[in-house]
Amino acid sequence: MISTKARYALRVMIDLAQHQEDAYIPLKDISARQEISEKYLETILRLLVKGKLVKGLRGKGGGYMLTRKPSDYSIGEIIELTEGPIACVSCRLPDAQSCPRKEDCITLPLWEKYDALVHDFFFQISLEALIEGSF
Amino acid sequence: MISTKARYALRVMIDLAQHQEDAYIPLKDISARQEISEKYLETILRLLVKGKLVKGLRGKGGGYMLTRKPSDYSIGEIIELTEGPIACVSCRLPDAQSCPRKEDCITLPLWEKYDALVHDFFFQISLEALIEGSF
DNA sequence: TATATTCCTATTGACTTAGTATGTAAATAG
DNA sequence: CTATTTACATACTAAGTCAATAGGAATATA
Repeated sequence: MISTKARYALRVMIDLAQHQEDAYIPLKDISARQEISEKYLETILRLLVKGKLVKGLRGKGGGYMLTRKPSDYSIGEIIELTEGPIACVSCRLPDAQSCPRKEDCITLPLWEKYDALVHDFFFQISLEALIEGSF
Repeated sequence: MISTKARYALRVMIDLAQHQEDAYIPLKDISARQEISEKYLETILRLLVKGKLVKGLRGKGGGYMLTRKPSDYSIGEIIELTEGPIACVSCRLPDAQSCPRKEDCITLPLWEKYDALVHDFFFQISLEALIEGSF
């Protein structure tokens, strides 16, 4: 399941995209609009800043701002940044140890195909498309 | 992520399909072939029996047996039986309370489309197809 | 009656998740 | 240069989930 953190992150990105101007947008505003606690949003925005999806500025007049155009973000990267790599089974995670059954595992091709499907779905949709509803 | 329980359940179903004869197959055999502890397999097989995907017989000569032909099982029903309904976000679970943001939630269509994709994928593949590799 | 087998209830330990508390650093305004 | 506003950082907690085990009861066959 997509975690709350990733879902909130998406809403934050949408919020920032929809209030894009020259000014930085303070966390307080996002929190008020999205009805998510400031404290929890902080942890999410820290991830987004660390991953360079948004930039933050401190002090008066500070806040957050997108680093790219909404059309240049994929939904997939936002999800992966906040909750780690998308993989349907543990043996397909990047850091998984090689499975001894790998060679004749009947289910492996199923998981591979599923992962590809999911990956394609999320990485082919842009933040802009999500907002426009054109996907 | 697909849980271990569901993955094991799939392997059990495959094992039963591959050793289909007139006789019941004891858990011990499945455990040995699949290298999964008997105790843990018990809990999984109990679910499968409860869901009528397999039938069990106690006592000497007992064991487990499929109730249908492998072509009459979908992968989706095996997964859903063992780990509950497939839904990518909590607000789309069958017993979820109606979300107040539902009407103008920009992300909802995304989750709906994703759920449909995943559902179709798993429910359109049969156990037989999985074993044959024809999916 | 002895044995093999499934069925049932409860429990454990490790891990993850959502969310909070408390404090530090930096930018601007006056 | 001081106060205020804001982001940044670390640590913690409580609840829940997951994988796995323990110990026994029921049932079928020989």
